[in-house]
Amino acid sequence: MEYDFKAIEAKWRARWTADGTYVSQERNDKPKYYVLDMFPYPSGAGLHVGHPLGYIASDVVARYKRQCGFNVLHPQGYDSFGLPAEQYAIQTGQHPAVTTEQNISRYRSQLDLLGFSYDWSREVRTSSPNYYRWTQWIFSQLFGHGYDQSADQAAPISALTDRFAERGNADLNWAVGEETLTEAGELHFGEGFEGVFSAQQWNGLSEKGKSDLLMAYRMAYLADSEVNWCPALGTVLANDEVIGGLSERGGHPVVRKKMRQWMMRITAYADRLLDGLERIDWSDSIKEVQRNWIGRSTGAQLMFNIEGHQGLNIEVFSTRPDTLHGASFLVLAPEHPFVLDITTESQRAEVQAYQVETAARSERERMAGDRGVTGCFTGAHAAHPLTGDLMPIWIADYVLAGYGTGAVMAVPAGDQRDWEFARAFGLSIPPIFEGHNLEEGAETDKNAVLCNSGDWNGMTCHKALPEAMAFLSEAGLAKPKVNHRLRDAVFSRQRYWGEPFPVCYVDQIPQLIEGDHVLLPEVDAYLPTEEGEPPLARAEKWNVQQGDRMEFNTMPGWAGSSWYFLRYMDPHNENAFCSREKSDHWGQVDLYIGGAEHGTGHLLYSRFWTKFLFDLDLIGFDEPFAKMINQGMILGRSSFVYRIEGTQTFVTFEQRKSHRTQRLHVDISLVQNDILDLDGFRAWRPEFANAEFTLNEKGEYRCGSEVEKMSKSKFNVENPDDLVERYGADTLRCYEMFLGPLEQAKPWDTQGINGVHGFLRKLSRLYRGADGETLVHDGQPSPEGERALHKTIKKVTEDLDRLSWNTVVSAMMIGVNELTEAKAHQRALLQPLAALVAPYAPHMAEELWELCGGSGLVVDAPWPKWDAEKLVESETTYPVQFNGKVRFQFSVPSDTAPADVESAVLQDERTAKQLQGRSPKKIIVVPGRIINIVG
RNA sequence: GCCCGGAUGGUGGAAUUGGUAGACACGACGGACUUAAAAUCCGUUGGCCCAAACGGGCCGUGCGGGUUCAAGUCCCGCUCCGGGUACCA
Repeated sequence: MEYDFKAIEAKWRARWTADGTYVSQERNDKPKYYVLDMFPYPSGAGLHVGHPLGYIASDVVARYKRQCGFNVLHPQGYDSFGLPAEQYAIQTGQHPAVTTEQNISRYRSQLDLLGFSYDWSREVRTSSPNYYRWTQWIFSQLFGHGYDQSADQAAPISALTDRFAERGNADLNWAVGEETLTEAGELHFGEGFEGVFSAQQWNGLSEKGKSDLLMAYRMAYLADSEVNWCPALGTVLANDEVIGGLSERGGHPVVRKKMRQWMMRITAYADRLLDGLERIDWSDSIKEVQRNWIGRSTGAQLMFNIEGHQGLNIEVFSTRPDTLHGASFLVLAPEHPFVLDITTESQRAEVQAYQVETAARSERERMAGDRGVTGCFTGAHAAHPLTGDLMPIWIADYVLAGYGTGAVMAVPAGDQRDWEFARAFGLSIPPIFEGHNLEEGAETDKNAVLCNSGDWNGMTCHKALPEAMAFLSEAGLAKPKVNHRLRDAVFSRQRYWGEPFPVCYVDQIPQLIEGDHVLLPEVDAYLPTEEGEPPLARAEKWNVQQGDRMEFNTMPGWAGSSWYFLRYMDPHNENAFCSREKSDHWGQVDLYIGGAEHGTGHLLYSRFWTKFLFDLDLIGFDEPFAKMINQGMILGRSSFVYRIEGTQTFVTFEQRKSHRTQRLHVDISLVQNDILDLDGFRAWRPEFANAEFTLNEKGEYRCGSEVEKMSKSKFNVENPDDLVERYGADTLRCYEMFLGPLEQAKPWDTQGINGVHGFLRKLSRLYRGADGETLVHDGQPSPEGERALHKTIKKVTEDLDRLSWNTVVSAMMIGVNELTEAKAHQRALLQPLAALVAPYAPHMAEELWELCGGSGLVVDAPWPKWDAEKLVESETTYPVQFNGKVRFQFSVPSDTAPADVESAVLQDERTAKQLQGRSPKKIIVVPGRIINIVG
């Protein structure tokens, strides 16, 4: 066999393993390059062809950089804590660790088949005790720190307690929990303990009191807060795990519930997470997703006095104080604490009914339901801060309690929701924009010109906004305010298969367990206890430590994945999560490749933890991933058969419309080039055993097809193992890269794989004849052969540098076609060629390298360089355009000066023919490119 | 609604700074080899038109305008598709 890929691939994989080829070490004689894949969750289904796409791309880069002389770090591991293994455990009693182990070995064997250059000696698993002890350690650091906003970095809680003991909390500027702030922004730490407290007060607090107070400052803290509770999963979920009111995993309904949970104060980092985006090379769409998720908006906090309620003021957040003259009413969230205080007797019943109604509507119903405008008048009025006019105060569920102050000033002329609300309830809509028709809706363009707005009349909103801000601040009517949509993240899960917290409770006070490593205990069942405690409460002996109750919650899936890229740098360190020496050596991830679905989860949390560890001076960089590429999803191509209704007769695709047919998915393994294997189909399922077929003119049964998501139920899953078996790993690697731009979603179509396989065979035939005889010789290469090689080196190198994986394959194909044409069997050409194809087809490249007598392994072969002189052609052929249309080709010696090209082309008889006697008005010669004659 | 992408032959896609649109493949069609099939090799393949042929012309990158010697690429205005997100004040 001329290209025995099975033998070749097995041979070189064994060699790489035996030699430890891909084990990487810190070294200072070469620049480093860290290329990382998002590590997989090892699911029971194994890999389909979509999974390796990103892995192949990163492997190509890892190999390319290595040949270019970089010291490459290219590790892989498993995100092995998580829900599916636990759900499976609940159903079968199988310990999640066992399932996980099985899934990991399946993944590993599938990955190994593809010839990746991973350094497996650095493998990490988030569920391994050697790994999660450091996840726990980072948690304890988060617990032990808060955020000093003056220094704009994390600072130890001990600094805070020292300060409290000396001078209380005067002039303190630390990030503090929202639940600690009153409506007016005052601190409130419990009964009789508000605002500024003295050292004496602090020192007089009980241990429990101190612990509770400090929770308001810790980066990891316990709080009673509204959380997303998923009854079906029996656990809380973070905001990013809830999509449209349903759980991301499983699609179960999620409700709001008040619970005491561990939280992460990611909000302290909101601005730095936003600013950091400017310094990283990520796609605009992911950056935009993060910006929106953080949702920074700047505006003003305005105060409205409530008529007849001395000293009771409603704070309102507005990004548009320039439209203040148009404010005609206030709207509070139904849950706003003042609602019942201000509601008049006559409105009380109606208001309470509305509150009940709102509370009963789940988030999901609100989302799915009608967008009808609802609301209710409280009977109270507030005074307009500029005019003193009375403005009615309403409540409505379009105002959210959790954002801003939970109250808005309605400017119906300038906000569409306010406009609709005013329309629905007949409230006044003061006109404040010149030339705007209020019948049509609100004016939201900031270029609109204001009227009826006092000093701001005639200004555009753009101009009036800063004026309004300055005026209102000066007058003491408003203060500048920045709001974020970002909320602190829930960090507790009521599940078994996760990191246990290194925390126990002593007299209700949470204490870190230091010294002992808290291991995940064995339990008799993976369900909550009868008292509703999480599964860990079942672990007798474990559930009480040091005489006190353990924390029964576990950490969420994103805990382990927030820092795994650091552990690869120093995977076996027993004294630290990663030594500073190692993290300084490897630094940021230079290239991160993975799906775009983690925009608001993993990618935000790992940035947060990185910044935190940077603040603690434990690592030297505060963004984890310098450059990221998000690969697109590979879609499946489903095949269909058409059954005449009520029969077992199947008609071919061409005739499907001449009968009443049902379209049924058919397993794509039974279909080759849209033609169905009839016997295979009959044998596929018992109900098709007696199937009859109506064939087309060629006597074939043609199937229909459609591109859709790959899934088992659609029988369109392409398994990489089968393709490796049929074509070899090198073919699969090249083909996945050849499909199209990495970032684009694209359909999987196995038909094209033949072409790529053919390319590799053709490549092989340059080196070895049909009978296996070596064709490589030491003759002098022809100029054509040299030009073909150097052209290919140039194109491949440039395309790899701009990460254009797909065009590299085309370039290699063109190169091989041209070299074949030039009968290029000279060692001087074929040896660099083997080095050139090595990143894409590493197994074959080793074989060909060896055949050429290359020294060592091709993995370490220096990247070939192109020689510009070899590319120079003696003649340049210009396309000659007349008025922009190409009319003929014109060749001149390549060193002809543009002016000489011009005069030469004008003397050409074809030019005269085109001009038909006219004289050219203008001639443009773009050297080496094109000639355009205007005339 | 808002934000981010995208639209190029029968299909996947290429065209990197405005410079020959359709590279490279797939598929299809025709041919060679073969008892046959597979494999391999050769040729044709955006549409329309003129020509017996050699050749030649016109149109063409979602739609409509514009800038330019020259536009898939830049500008203005739309349409459709994909993804994200949502009563965020």
